[in-house]
Amino acid sequence: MSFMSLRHEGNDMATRGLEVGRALRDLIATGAYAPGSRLNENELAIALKVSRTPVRSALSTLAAEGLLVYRPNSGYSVRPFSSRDIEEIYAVRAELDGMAARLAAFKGLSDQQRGAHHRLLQESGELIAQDRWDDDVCQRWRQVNSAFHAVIHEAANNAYLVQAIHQTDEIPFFALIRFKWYDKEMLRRSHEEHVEISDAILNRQPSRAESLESEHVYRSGRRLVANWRRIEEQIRRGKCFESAVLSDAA
Amino acid sequence: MSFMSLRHEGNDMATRGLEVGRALRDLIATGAYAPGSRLNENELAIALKVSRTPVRSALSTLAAEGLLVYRPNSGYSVRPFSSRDIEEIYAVRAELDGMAARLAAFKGLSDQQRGAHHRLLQESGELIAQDRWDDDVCQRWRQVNSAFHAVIHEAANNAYLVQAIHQTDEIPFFALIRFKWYDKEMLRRSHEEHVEISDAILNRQPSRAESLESEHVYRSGRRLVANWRRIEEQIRRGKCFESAVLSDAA
DNA sequence: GTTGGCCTTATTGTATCCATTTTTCCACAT
DNA sequence: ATGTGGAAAAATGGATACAATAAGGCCAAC
Repeated sequence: MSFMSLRHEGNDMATRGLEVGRALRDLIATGAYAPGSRLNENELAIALKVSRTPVRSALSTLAAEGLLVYRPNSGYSVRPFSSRDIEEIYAVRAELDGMAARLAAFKGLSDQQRGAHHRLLQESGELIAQDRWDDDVCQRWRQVNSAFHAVIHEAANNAYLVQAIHQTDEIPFFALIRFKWYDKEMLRRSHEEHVEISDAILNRQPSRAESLESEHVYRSGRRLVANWRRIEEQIRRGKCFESAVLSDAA
Repeated sequence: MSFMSLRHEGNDMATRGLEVGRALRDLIATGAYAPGSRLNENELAIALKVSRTPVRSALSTLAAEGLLVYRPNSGYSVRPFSSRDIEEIYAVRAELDGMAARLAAFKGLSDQQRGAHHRLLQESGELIAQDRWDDDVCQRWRQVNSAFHAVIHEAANNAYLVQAIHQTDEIPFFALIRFKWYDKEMLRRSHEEHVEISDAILNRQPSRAESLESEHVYRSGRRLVANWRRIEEQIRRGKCFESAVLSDAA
């Protein structure tokens, strides 16, 4: 039987369910499925070389996380989102990240966190200093940016705050991944804001850290919303989702 | 075949999965399973008169929501939580509810919302005015309290804010449900705080509404944490979870 | 008497099967 | 030509069968 051989083909992992979940999340995040499109369980099962059971399990998890929407007897589809969604998300994020910065400044950073903090700030500075501006640099910047904020979240030392932040992180990431680059000016300002935030946290100024971080997130949100509105406009003019995104990003 | 008869026994609902999810949530919320206890899929399937498939689906959803924890090859168990968890949750809630109150005061209430607002405040006042203090009154107060805050959340008009609040609402509810009563003084103060908050929102004072609401939630959290610490202390002295809770609540 | 290892048992994880529902598409009538 | 009805196809929802892993108990050896 062919299906037996599949199970022993690549690995000997105990449970493939989690693996499938990650794979699905990647598929969606990287844009293999456009927002609103329906996910065929059979198709996914075949693509991932497992049966429908673990696929369905993963789908229900992703739906609970808000990445997918579920309609009884109609299955799962990628959650569509509008610039309105992004606006609302960033309003919440500004509050939550502000809180994280406040707590981080109040509680102080561990030596390890301070080390990571400095390293990331320096790398970020190097990235915007150089003239190259290709996909690699762009992706690297995204990583550094995420890591910078992650240190603050961690330093806030509140698991539920982190959870709430992660919850609201999926969709913006989802939207950002479709832009191939950022403009340099935007990143330079972002870096400067990071430096200021860092200063406030390291000098233990909670309320200054909070307002700076909050403003920083809010501004990022404004930029993303503006870009996304342009994409929506193109879609309204008849372009399909993918081509609208690509033409704006390329 | 007996299993066939079961499926046609009670209802003709299209999908039982959602139904099962709600039933499970109720079972956990009402304390049929203590925190930390493992959930046997077979047992649940038999109790709910369905096969393991919808049960597993519901379990994975509840796990994604944070009500259960999942360990590969060990299944699902009710998420244990400590007074530390409650502290962290209420810190986040103070921020989120404060934000909701700020937005509600900024955007203003619709006529319908204003009506519900007044009605709930009045009912809350009547509840604390009377001398009866049994389970019914207590449960009614919980409902009124929830509804009062729900109006504010709704008025904030931000779906992701509401989502984040709901996320952090499960565990406190979970903890509160185990107390059979509140002391009267605590509720009287709570009601007075509600009146003040209401005043700030209706008079369109965003920052006052925010700080009042934030303080209100923070105080509620302190009270719940204090009570929960007493329960933890009893458990540490050897009592099992249930008896510790009951002795404190009765 | 205690401890370590093995074997049985119970429970989870995955695959497949069947019923029900939705969707699609084509024929037919207006 | 277009809209509607209905039948066929496909996809989801749920049940069961089987495999794999973990848990617990029992026996033996020290």
